[in-house]
Amino acid sequence: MDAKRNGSAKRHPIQVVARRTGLTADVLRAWEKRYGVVEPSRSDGGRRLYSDEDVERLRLLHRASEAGRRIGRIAGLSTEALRDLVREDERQEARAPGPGGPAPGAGPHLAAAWRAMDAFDARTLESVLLRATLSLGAPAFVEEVAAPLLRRVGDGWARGEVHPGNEHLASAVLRQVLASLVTSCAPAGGAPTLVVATPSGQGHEFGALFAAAVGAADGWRVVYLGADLPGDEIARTADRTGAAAVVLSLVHPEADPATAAALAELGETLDEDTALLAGGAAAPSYGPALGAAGAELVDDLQALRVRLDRVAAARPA
Amino acid sequence: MDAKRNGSAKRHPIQVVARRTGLTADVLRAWEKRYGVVEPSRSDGGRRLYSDEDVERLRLLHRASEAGRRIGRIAGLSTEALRDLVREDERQEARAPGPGGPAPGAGPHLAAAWRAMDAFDARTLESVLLRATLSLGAPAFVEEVAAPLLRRVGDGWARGEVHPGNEHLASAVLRQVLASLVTSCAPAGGAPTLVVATPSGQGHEFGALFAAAVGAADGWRVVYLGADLPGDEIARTADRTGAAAVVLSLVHPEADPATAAALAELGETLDEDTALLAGGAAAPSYGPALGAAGAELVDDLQALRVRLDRVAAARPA
DNA sequence: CCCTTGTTGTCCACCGTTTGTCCATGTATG
DNA sequence: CATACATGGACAAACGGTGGACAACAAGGG
Repeated sequence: MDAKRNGSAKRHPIQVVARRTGLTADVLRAWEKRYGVVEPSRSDGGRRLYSDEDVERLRLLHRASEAGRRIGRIAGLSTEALRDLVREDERQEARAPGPGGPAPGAGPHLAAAWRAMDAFDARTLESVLLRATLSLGAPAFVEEVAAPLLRRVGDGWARGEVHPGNEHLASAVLRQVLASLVTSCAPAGGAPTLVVATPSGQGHEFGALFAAAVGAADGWRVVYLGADLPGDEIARTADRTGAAAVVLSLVHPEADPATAAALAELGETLDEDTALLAGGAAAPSYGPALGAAGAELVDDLQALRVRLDRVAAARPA
Repeated sequence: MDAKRNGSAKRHPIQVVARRTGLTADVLRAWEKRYGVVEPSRSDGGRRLYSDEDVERLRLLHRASEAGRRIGRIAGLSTEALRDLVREDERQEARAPGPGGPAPGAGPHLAAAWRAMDAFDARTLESVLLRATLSLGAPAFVEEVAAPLLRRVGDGWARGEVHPGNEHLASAVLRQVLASLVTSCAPAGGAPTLVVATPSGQGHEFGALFAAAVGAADGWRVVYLGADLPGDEIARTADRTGAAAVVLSLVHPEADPATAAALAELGETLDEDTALLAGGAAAPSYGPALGAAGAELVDDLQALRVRLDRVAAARPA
């Protein structure tokens, strides 16, 4: 255990620290000046540079302050003591009745869906999923209900706990709900177009459906092509629809030659103005092919939304 | 626009790189000159030709810079280090606003709705609102879009900035969207029933609609009665539907005798097992009448949800 | 209970540095 | 010739640092 790290100790500018801690840059400076809460080093032009430890400490201070502690009283505490304090405070708060209750709560929806699936009750499952979309919104539904449900189905199936029948039922209903999400979203006039597909060799469709649902909720006109499409077909569709972006989902076969070929083809035929984004568990295994095609890797749906937002903002009208 | 991606010759002109990275050609040159961020090879005539690796590196630099890093400080990092840095920044940042919360952002929806209202475009307004519900979920939609929209309409109308026609348009469309939210929520079997209404003398309907939408999204079977109902009528409906809770919205006339009478009547005729909740701007002015009727005051929709949740949890099945 | 006092988040003005953008000019490309 | 690009320089906007003011609020004293 070394108290100090070598030159690789990360030093963050104030803006990054502000975003990571949720504090304002103003507050960061005020706390430092008034209570000496941290002592960031300075660089060249006298700008603050915070270490990871500083960020951790500031985060704790923020949480403690939000729990009602006065910053002047806790500023002198050691980081260890702070950690204990925050833990204690949050335990108390969880126990309290909590008028400021959080309560977004995807848990009940997931549990209900799970029960309906076990009971082989397609109608109830569909109604549960529909209510979940209404309650949480499409993006949260996808991330907090659809994806976990699918994962649990997969795990259960691998372990023999879920019968193929149940698995098919859940898949079919989920697919239908996601598709209805995509189509029921009336596209606003002048909305940019997004083409979603899975290239040849990639049979798993759900990643693409997730992306399509999220894109539709964020205001895109979504053209959903489904799974296992040759590259030039995707490119042609993008061309004809004037798509601003193409999203590919790569999940199951890693480093598959057919998929790589489709990617190459897509890269050659796709218009250069069209942004090309790729995600999914298998996406990293196609790194070089994606790079050559001019595609950008997105780690998860959240990152996809950010990227799409930027693409939409970049186009004039 | 006919230019296609050239996968075989791996060198891209500056304009293509600009599009793919989201950076300006000017910025590309500036970064190269000032910080030596990449070293593209040159064509015979001296034009820059970037490789795929250059594009990748520039993308990472762009993302890091958008995360709050100063370009001058990260320009010297290796591409590997950059990748780590970007990944960490984006992960940490997503955590900042809330525990797992992806920072939805109702602003754009509100702005779009405002524009559609100004333009007198009912169709667009409806589509905007529907997309907002899909994107945010019903509860967040009500609190972050519907309520602010209504408030701004009211303010603008009072100040003469909004014409009565626009105001009516917005009200009608919003009412319709909220009503469709309530009805389109398929009630699960065994879901508890919630009766929502406005007692006699209370003409403002939107508070009740908000409550109905939120209740429906949270899994209640909602019976929406609308505005201006005598107390015994509300009680009778609750009785016949076996309602577990009744929600009243009191907004406009404060301390109105007719309303007070309706509340007294309701208190006398309503089953004791049925929870009675009341909210709205005018609710405090009916404090004594509500107390006598056995009603509980809820300050806002969030409090209403918490309270309803408790009622639902209290009943066996 | 009210009133005074200390605390704390926010905002402002002023200044130097960093950084994005723009312009003028010249040159290659088609 | 029109377009796209390179180069160098200029410039403005954004950002960060400092010091200080201010309003909202909580705490403590009478």
